[in-house]
Amino acid sequence: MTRWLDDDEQRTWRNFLAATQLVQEALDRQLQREAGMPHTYYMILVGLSESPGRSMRMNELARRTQCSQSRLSHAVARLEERGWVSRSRHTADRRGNIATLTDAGFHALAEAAPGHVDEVRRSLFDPLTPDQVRQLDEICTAVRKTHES
Amino acid sequence: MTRWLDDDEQRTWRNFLAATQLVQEALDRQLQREAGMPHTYYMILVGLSESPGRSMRMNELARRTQCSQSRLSHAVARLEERGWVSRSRHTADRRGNIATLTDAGFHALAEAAPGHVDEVRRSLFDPLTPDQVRQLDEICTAVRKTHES
DNA sequence: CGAACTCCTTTGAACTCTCAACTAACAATA
DNA sequence: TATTGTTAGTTGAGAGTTCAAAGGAGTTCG
Repeated sequence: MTRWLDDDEQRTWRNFLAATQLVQEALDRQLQREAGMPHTYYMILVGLSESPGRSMRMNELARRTQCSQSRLSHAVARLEERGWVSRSRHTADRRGNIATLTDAGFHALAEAAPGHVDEVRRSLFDPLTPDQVRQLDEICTAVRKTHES
Repeated sequence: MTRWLDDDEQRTWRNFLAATQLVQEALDRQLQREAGMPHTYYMILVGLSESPGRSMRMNELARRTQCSQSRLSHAVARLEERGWVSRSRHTADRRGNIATLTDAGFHALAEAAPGHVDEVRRSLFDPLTPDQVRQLDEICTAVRKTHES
């Protein structure tokens, strides 16, 4: 038997959808407008930039950026076309592909970062009190936990 | 000058992205799998079903479901192909188009609803305490407020 | 009235995402 | 070594989204 949402839950749910969508869209729009890339690409570049050697296996990169293998594969193909990422075979396990951030890619990321961070603040942190930020963190942690199994 | 995110903010931000994405994906997957429609379509059907006469102007429908006019237009075109929605011209203001939920559309929505609500509970409400649900509601309200201007 | 402006909606192109199918490489087993 | 199974990654097709452009309808104001 389905337990329907009561009025409060209904409201919260729609509030949640609206708010998260607003944030996502604001982010995507800002990056697209000022850096010419979607948020997915940005996260991929960030992932690589934080890895030793600015390189990572596709596998691991997909996990970190939590996008599907397929999505990552398509995205990295595009990033390669732009000269922001290069791919090479893993020597030991030859199934593996390794993505590496190029200098041009690093530069593009550095260019994009300030505007992006500003937008993150405007969209999410500025509207919230420090307490709320803490609460949000815990809420998201709890949600993630149940999803990971 | 860009004020960068400190470690806590960084963590919260990534937590937020991960959690919201998980919820969105779980939702979309469930609806696609069990009802053969993306979440956007579901929201459109819900919007219409709650309106008097099961009808609404495209304009208003876009606002309620917070999707762009273009997106809505494309989506309603598809929904019309499936026979779930029909379109007609507004008589007074002939710029306006009115979307109406058909019986078949209402039926499809009724079929989809229970599984969807179950997924909403599993994805978002079950992991949270009642306090956290309240907090989340307030957080989302605050975020929405700054975005609406 | 007519010009200019705004509003409502659709359209097409370019792009991204998802899903399922597929190749290739490693691993385990007999 | 052959068989089967698992893991890594790519690919193509189909579907949804975005953006900019366009068209038709109302509105304003000289």
